[in-house]
Amino acid sequence: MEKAADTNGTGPTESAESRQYLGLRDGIASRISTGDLKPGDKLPSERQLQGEFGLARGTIREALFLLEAEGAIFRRDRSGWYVSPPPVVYDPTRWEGFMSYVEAQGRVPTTFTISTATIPADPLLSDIFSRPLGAPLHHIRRLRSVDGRAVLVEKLVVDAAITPGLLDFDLNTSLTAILKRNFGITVARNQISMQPCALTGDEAVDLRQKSGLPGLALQRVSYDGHGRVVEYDHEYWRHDAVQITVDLRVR
Amino acid sequence: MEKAADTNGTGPTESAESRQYLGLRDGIASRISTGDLKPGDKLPSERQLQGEFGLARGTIREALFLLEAEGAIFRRDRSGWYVSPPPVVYDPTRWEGFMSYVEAQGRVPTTFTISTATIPADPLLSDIFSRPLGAPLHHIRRLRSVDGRAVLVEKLVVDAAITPGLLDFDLNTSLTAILKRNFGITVARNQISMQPCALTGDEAVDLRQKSGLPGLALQRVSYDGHGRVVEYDHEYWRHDAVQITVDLRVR
DNA sequence: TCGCGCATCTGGTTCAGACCAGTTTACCAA
DNA sequence: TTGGTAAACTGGTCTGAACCAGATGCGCGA
Repeated sequence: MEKAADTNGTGPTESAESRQYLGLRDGIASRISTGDLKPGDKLPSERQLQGEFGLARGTIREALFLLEAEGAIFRRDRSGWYVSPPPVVYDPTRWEGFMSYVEAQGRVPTTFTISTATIPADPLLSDIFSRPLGAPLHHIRRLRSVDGRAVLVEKLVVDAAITPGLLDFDLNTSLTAILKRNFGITVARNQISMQPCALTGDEAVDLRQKSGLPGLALQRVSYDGHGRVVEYDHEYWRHDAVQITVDLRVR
Repeated sequence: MEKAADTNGTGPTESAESRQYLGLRDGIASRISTGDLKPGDKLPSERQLQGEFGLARGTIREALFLLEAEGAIFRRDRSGWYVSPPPVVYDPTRWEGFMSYVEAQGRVPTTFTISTATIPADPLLSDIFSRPLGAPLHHIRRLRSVDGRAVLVEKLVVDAAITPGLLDFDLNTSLTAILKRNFGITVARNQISMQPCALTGDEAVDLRQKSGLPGLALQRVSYDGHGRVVEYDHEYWRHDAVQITVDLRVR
């Protein structure tokens, strides 16, 4: 148990880690960077690592949590730890829809509609859409995956008055396309807000994440050419699944 | 130690938490939302909470980590846990500089210049700036705080050829203003990229965070009216300190 | 009054063991 | 071959104990 008895001779720049979990983190990270472990590969189980490195399971998990926070690995509940695939690049200004930009990056996108409903506008939504209280709004909840891995949950709200029968369409495809093709609605401006967050409750459940893991929350209000709100969108991304890139003019 | 023996009569929607740390999380969260604990207040120490709730310290810490991930509380190393102040709203398209937009939100911004240097361009920077390998570039590392709390570390790179003597100015003020006033340089376009990340190494040290805590990494390439790169910027934000908001036209 | 130093407090790290609850696998029966 | 079930496996939760190191505060000495 002689913790500090590792008479290390390694220099200060090398992995003479004072904390054991940092050393283990570096060990696994290098195995990933050398290609010894490839995206999608399963790591040895925590108990195997325990025997391999002679550390307590808590210390092993500390290292795994760190790698997870860095986006290097992810977990599937009670199945194991896996090496993360590279993130998807997402440019909110070039919004051609999830399906097309994921495909453009050589990945396989999937959409699953969790639920749909038409609900009277509450005060908040009434305000956002500039519609009377109780006006009908379509609510859509979808789960989107890349290469079979759930990466984001989105909650969409669309004004039912200008999109009658929207919920009868196949919502597992691009909503942008449906709005354009069937209702002649085009988005001209977006108001986007985002924050790093913790994924909890329903979002964590749908993404099959343990509650509390980091994520990225993004809200978008989409306007058409007349300045009318056509869509209000909440997205919850796995933190390791996305890289946001924006090209913009300064005002 | 009868774990599940908490003969709770609370309904399923209430805090009949199956996991103890979730119950504790809710307890502290509600103390914050009711105003019992206000931004800046110090929480009881982990060992005090231990006695108060009769849980192991590890379980207490699990709850604190969750609240931290949610941005509700933060820690000052070996000092204690504190209630987080509200985040700063940051619009990269309305870039008048850190100082002015933080002030506009009624907060007190501070800047501390950690280091400056003029360094020959490496291949990466040479490419970004379209300047020959080895061309002199000013490097500036600054720590920026809101209400006395460090919220971001930035690493700036500026082309030394068009900003001679830049490092002699007081860099604890707005760099945007210095570039404009003294060198006639204005930013016309930004290329911004950002990802949720884990704060590690120097960034964690400067922000007085434990390595591995979540953050937001943001890279910006700024162009002037002629499409010339004038500034390359890396920012590392505390995840709970910032809310990014962007208003943009779709292309 | 000022400043240094030590005792104390606080979070940081690590250990070892235990049981729980989904996942996965292997095997047996139909 | 197929279907189902039980065993084994894996991460999730929790306990309790110990020691480390930086932060803080109090008191003593100059």
